[in-house]
Amino acid sequence: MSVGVGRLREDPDLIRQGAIDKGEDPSLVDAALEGDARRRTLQGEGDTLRAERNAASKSIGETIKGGARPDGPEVAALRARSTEIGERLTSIDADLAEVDAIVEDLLLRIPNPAEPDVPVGGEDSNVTVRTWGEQLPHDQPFEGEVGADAAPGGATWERRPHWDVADRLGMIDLGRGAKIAGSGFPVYMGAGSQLQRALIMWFLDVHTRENGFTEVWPPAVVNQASARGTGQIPDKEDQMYVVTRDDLYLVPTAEVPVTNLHRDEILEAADLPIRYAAYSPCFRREAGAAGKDTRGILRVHQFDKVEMVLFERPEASAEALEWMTGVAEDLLKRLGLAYRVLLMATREMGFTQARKYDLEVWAPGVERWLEVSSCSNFKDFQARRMAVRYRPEPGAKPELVHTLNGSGLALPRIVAAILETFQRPDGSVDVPPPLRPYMGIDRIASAAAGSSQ
RNA sequence: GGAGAGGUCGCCUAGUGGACUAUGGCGCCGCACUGGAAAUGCGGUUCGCGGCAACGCGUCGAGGGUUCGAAUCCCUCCCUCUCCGCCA
Repeated sequence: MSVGVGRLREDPDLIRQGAIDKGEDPSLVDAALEGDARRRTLQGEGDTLRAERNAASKSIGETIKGGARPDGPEVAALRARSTEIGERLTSIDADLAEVDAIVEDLLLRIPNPAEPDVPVGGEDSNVTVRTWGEQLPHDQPFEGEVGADAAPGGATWERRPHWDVADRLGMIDLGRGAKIAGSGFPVYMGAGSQLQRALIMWFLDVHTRENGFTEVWPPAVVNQASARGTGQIPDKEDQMYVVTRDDLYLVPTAEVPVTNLHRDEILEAADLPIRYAAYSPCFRREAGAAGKDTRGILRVHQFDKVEMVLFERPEASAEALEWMTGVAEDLLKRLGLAYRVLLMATREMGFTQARKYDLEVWAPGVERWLEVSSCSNFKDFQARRMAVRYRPEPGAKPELVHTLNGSGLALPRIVAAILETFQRPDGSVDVPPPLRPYMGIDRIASAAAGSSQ
């Protein structure tokens, strides 16, 4: 794998401005270019010396074959010449290795510039592209369904937050999760567990049956090369759990193993686009996130997600991002969850993305928008790191592919939105119609035995 | 985890220090022949870096080492296969 300096040399100003827009250090670009110039000089010198040494060594062989004594003066002179070149080469190679390592490190820290029409700025600069569905209020007129929690006087009822609903229905046990693993490792039980399973299966079935995705069930750990390939290293290294004993990383998203499927490969143009849909558990340390949006299952260390990963021809990637975002939106529509689509501003984007849409669902219990999907075009940024190329025509030179990925979808906040959107005054929760065949029930109405504390 | 056998260009394969400038076949691309095709023949066909180019350099799982010179010898690691052990 080689990160490559090509994108810098093509248009350094673009890369520099891209770094500034994302709040990163633009001087890395100049340092990398400077290092690269020195690297090329050294390589030129080294290559020339190597050519001389190759010729000298070859002539030794020919001289001996020609009848000269291997230990004679003629051969000794050639040998000395070759040795001398070798010594100079050793010195140059050492310098080259040093410069290479420096440039490589710099390149890994230069972010992918955003596309020109992406708004520059932070959270306030995000643009709401569209919204769908009704943004239900927290309070709602009581509709006459009488249950244990019926509002007095029948005036209004209040939607409970999802953690309350989940607890009452015995679906999620945070306390026992904390006991057996730690805070942020929820245990799903009874209908909660069934709902997880139903969501995962339905998502995968829609992707594979309706949208042409190939299903992938990847490893839950990856090696360092994979983590580097998709850009988690060095940018998000602190986010990942590390199995130090075996030098493995717990996957923060299926994006990492699935995108790396084609690392160091040359794909045929006829095989593109490649569309993968993969379920995986996702592990995130969320260091420093304590106290913010962490109530219930909104931010946890282990969650479940179905991820979409695309390999596209460069000219098709922009349209593919719109398509993939639409696929994720369609899932939300069919679940009946109100959502909005945001075009993320430069500083809200990750290190690796050129364009990113976030999908947020409305959670009426807590009256907040919750991010459930992030759909991004990486263009050739990941492909360059991973050396994923394709042949535009048979026999043509390989070119970098474009990679994209998007959640389709992440589970915890979908569960939260379902529990808050479809809860009823009597405390039960309607199962969204697409999930009913998978759950075998239309409504979640009571706690499973032994699940309350 | 232990013992053994392996890893060469998309696939198969030859290669045990200098003629390796890495064989040969399959596949693929081009050309010829054909009404068109098949068959056949001829040529091409790893990938990367540097260079306007000619060309040069690197690349035989990865990284070190020995040597004037390494696909070839040595060391470490990774992976695959077989047998044993363990095991959902």
